[in-house]
Amino acid sequence: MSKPTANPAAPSLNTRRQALLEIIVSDYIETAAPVSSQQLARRYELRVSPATIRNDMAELEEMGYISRPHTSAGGVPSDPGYRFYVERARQRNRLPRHFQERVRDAIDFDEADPAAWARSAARVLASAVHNLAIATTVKRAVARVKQLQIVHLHDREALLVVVMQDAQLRQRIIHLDSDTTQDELTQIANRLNRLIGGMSAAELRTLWDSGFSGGNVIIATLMETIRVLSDEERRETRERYLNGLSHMLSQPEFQSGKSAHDAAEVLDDDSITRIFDDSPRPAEVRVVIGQESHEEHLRPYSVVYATYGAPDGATGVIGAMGPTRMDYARAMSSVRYLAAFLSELVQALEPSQPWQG
Amino acid sequence: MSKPTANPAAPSLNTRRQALLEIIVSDYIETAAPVSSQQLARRYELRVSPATIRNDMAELEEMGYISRPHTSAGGVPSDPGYRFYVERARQRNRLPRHFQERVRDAIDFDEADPAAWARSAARVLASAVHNLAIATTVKRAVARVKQLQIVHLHDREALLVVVMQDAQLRQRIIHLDSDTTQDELTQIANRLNRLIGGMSAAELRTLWDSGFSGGNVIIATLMETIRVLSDEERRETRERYLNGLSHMLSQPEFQSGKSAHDAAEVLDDDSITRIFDDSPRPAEVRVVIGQESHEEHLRPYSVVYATYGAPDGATGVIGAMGPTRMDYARAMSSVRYLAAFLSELVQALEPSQPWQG
DNA sequence: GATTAGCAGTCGGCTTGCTCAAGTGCTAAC
DNA sequence: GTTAGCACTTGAGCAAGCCGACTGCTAATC
Repeated sequence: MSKPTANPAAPSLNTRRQALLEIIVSDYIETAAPVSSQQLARRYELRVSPATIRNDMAELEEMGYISRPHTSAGGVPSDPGYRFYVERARQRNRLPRHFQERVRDAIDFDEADPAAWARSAARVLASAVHNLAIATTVKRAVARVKQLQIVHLHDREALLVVVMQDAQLRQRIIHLDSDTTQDELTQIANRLNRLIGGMSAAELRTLWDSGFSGGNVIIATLMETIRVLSDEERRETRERYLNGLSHMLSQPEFQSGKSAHDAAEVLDDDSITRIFDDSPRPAEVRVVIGQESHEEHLRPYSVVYATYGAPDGATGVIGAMGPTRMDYARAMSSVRYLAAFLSELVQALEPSQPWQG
Repeated sequence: MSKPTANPAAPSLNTRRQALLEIIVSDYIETAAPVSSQQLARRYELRVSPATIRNDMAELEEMGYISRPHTSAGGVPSDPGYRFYVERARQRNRLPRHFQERVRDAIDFDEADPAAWARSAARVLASAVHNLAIATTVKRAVARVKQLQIVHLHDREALLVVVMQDAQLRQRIIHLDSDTTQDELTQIANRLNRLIGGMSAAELRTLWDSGFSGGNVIIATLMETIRVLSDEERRETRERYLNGLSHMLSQPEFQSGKSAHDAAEVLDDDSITRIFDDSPRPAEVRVVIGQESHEEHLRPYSVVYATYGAPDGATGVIGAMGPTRMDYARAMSSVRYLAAFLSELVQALEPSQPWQG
């Protein structure tokens, strides 16, 4: 091929065929019907006849970008075709109308509740992309204790509340070995606060191994519990919030063929969360298209997602899921915007230094 | 009718027809296929011929307990038929095998996190009834503050954490009007703790109206924020956890006819939570069958639910949702057991007296 | 060599007509 | 009140046939 092609994903496509492929994908995304050469010639100013388009489409099929439901049918993008489209659309910004206002209306910073933010973000995203949206709460690679509090419940039970550096709360019941008053518990908490503030689970373990508790049973119990609570490795995955399943199910693929049951299984199963675990670096919007996914259950779908949060700090993931025929341009823009928006909120909760008393 | 009938819901049914109706409903629940007179005669020891059964079924249809999909088809229970069955089945205990062990394995008291309990409970219930399960967190009619904590974040922002009497946590960012150290914040928190511990939102308002803050801006801000956080009226409804949508969608009604999209709409919409708002008194298992529901979207489904929690204390709701042809006996038993189990956990978090320092 | 017109051929979707099995309603007998 | 027997209804399943949409191919044209 004499002309060098801009996109490495489409090494041997001349410019016209690249343009054609893009049109085919975007038309199919819009109409959900196999696109035929005649329609293409009619609806777009291609300056070539349907016959030429047919020749080009034969070539695109040969190269795996599109496929046909049956011999005498129009073209339908295959996963590589969508991939081509996605890489081309990365630069473009296609935020839905009034999306920014809707985001600002839905998400309230002062709530100070990352879970509530995630919930609202999922709702806004779902209605923007007309598909399922998922947002997780934030979680940091290395969690540090900020402050702890012990609340006496009754008899020999107390509630340990640990505030982590990213303003996350964790709690657990502790059983006391002797009757202890709230005042005593408060004193213990104050002492421990001075000592372990800013520590990670690993550092707590080191302290623990140095025989620090000195035989005091309550302190020993507390230390162990705090260590467990702050140990990210042991914690279950981030909490996830879903919204917009009905939007997704109203997509035409679910009227004919695609099984809603399989989609529901993706939710009951934890496929999406596992996809999210391999989170991209901030500001990157990742797109997993159909068969590209490592998750069996997710193969019939595409996921567009991004990490939000503070660099080297607490991060969460927000994304949209739908049939492979989804509006990638819109989804990528919306996810990018929301991730940036949530990042701002989360960063405002971060301490300005690693630790400050 | 000479013989008085036990059940007021079936005033003019003789004993044999009551028994027949019960068999029809339970057979249909099991097989999901219209039940015919022959099959009834064959599979159950009825000691009457199919012709007699047909006559009885004609009567049952006349009275609205069953209906027929078409002229020459077997009988299908209608909502009043299910209602009859449910009232008869109330007494019976039909816990799924090993259900109690599964519950105990799934729900960890020491987690001390009512949200985690609700999540696990929903999962267990869903797999037991093969349908969708919903559990909400607890919420009390009158919330009382137990203890508060103020954590300095950075510059002029701090995180206010309020522990409520039922061990629920609430949080909000507060903006300080001047640079304040963590020590100062801790002192303020300690002072306020002594003062407002055990107070409800209403009592806080009274205190506030008495001009208590004395012009101190931080205290004024805190008081107002605490009041908002503890005011149940303003809080959004209980948080809900769902599980088992795929179980529900694998029920035969969704293979043919029933729309998965409508079911998903029930989730995105908040119909179930609204049903739950009218919660039964503890220990009562409520069953809403199809058209009985006030919620438009819920009409094609049935919901079995119960309140759990402490009497006059924090309460939540747990329930199962499925097509009207659901295994009511099993669902009622499972819900009853889970509600009792969760109640124990929640009550263990309750203070033994209205307030204890 | 690329593009185009024309045309035969293919295929899915839809309708029609048919049969079959299941199950009822009715009537008359017990 | 119960039962046997029989005519009748209905949906499901299947095959045939038609229609429209669209392609692939060939030969002519730019």
